[in-house]
Order: sequence, then structure tokens, then C-alpha cells
Amino acid sequence: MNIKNFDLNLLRVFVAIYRLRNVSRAALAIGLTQPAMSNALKRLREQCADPLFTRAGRAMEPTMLAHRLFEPVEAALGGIEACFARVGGFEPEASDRVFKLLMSDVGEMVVLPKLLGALARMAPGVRIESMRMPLADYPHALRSGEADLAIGNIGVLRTGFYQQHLFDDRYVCIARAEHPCLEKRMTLANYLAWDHVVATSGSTDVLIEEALSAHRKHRRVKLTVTHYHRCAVIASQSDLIASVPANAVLGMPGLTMMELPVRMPAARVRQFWHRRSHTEASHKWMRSVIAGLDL
DNA sequence: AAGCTACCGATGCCTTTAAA
DNA sequence: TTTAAAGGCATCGGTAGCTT
Repeated sequence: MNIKNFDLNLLRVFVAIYRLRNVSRAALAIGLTQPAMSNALKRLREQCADPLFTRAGRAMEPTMLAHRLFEPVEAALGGIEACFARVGGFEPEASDRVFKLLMSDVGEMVVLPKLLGALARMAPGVRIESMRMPLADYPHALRSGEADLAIGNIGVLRTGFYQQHLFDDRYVCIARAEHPCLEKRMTLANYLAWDHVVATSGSTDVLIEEALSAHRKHRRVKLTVTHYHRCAVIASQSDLIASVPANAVLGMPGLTMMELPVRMPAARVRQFWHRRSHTEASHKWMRSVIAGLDL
């Protein structure tokens, strides 16, 4: 390898593929397209004179050299990032800043455990405040600084907001394990024949209603609650059925998960921020930490 | 077992950008 | 102005998983 010509961005490429074992997802994680990532991997392979990752089914398995390189490369990259964060006036390891994050309870379950793990290593004094409010209030909260970031599949944040993709989730229909609706296929007619419990903490409710409107249909909503998790608990103990992001119910006992009878694109869960925070050092640092989580 | 579909990495070709 | 490199779009081909 000739270090004079080495592109340090290739180290980010290497770390992302090693963590995710997937070129496409690694590309999304660092803001490239899949072909650009594939080309970067090719250049990295040429520089290292080693394939670094070999395809094994749907995973990219690291070679012996990749395993040996990962720890020192990750540490070096972390050092560089911390150094630039300090130049910008933010020292993560010494900070006691509070970051206010807008997210649903599913977001909390998926993001917060890993985020806290990362903070324990990098910024033990930094604190998180998870906030909940109606989706319509998100733009104002981010614009005014009441919240730092919003995480979710949020359609209301467009003009004046930046966004970065974090992971995809799918929407599913859930019912208690012995529910009579399971005796038949979950057709649209079957789905509409039952009373529903809906949660208002994310955008699922709005998106399902839009999908049903396209068929000129509507659900009978018997109960509205604020959290997806409560929605799932109620569905597991009643004859109400619900439509939720799959991550909301993973591992929950007493529930059956089914495909929705209407076509729903996957939930593209992203982090959103207002342009007022775009160049602020601590904010940039927190965004990079969240984007680097293996979600 | 065969056929179908979805997923995913690789590649060709083009445009853009920056350096010489 | 030329050239090389990087990134994006479109597409190809291999693999896995599901259905018949």
C-alpha cells in the first residue's frame, strides 16, 4: 500500500462494511449509493492487495486480513473524528450536554439501548431526553430548538430540514394468538371486519389510513392509545387488531404477526434535523454517533 | 425438482469535479 | 483544456427462499 495516495474515506468504507457485513447497507450508512460503495471496495481491495470481504450467501465475510485490520482502523478513525469534534469546540468525553430526541416508543426500543452503549464508551457525561409530541408539532420543535433531532418515518419534515437514512422497518398486522380472524386469510375484508386499536406516537396510523383511502375503505377504530407497545399489549389481550411497525412487537408473547392486506412501502426510518443545527459541532457529533449505530 | 421472486454485489457507461 | 477519479443510473448474474 502507498499511504501517499491512500484515500482516508476508504477507511470509513471498510469499517461500515465490516460492521454491517453488507455493502448496500454500509453504503446507506455512510451516505453513498451501492455502486459507489462497490467501487470504493474495489479501490480498497487494490490498495490492500486482498479481497478483504468475500461473499458468503447474503453476507460479506471478512478475510483474515480484514479481521486483523478492523480494531486498529476503527480506533484510528475514532481518534480522527474525536480530534475534529474538539476543533469544532465540542469535547464528547468531557461534555454533559443534554440531547433532546423526538421519537416513538419503537424508536426508543430500537435506538436508545445501542445509543446509550455508544455514549458510555465515548461520552459518559452526555445525557439523552426522549420526547414525545404530535407529529404536526415536530417542525416547530426542531425549528425552535426545543428538540435536537427527530427519528422515525416522518413525512411532515421537508422544507428546511435535513435527513439521513438509518434503517428500514416493515408494517405488520397483529392479533392475539387465538384470535378468530386467524381462521381465514388476512384479506382486506377480514381486516376491515374487526375493530382496531391504533397508536398515535408515530406515522403508521396516518400511512395506513392513506393506503386504505386509496381503496375507499376505512377501519373501525375502537381505541386510540399513545404508544405502539401499549397497542400491542391491548391486541394480545382483546379481540382488537392493530397495525404497527414490526420492531414494535418483535419477541412479544401471545401475538400473531401477519402481512397487511394493503400494499405499504417499508418504513424508511431516518434522523431529521433543522438547518439551524446543521453545522453545530455537538449536533454533528451526535448525528454521526446515531448514524454509526448498528441498527 | 423446477420455477419464480427478491435480494445483493459487480460492472459498464455516463456525468461531474478537481488537479495538472 | 485535458485528464483522471469518483459517484450515479441501469443492468446483469448469482444466491436464497418460497411455492407448486
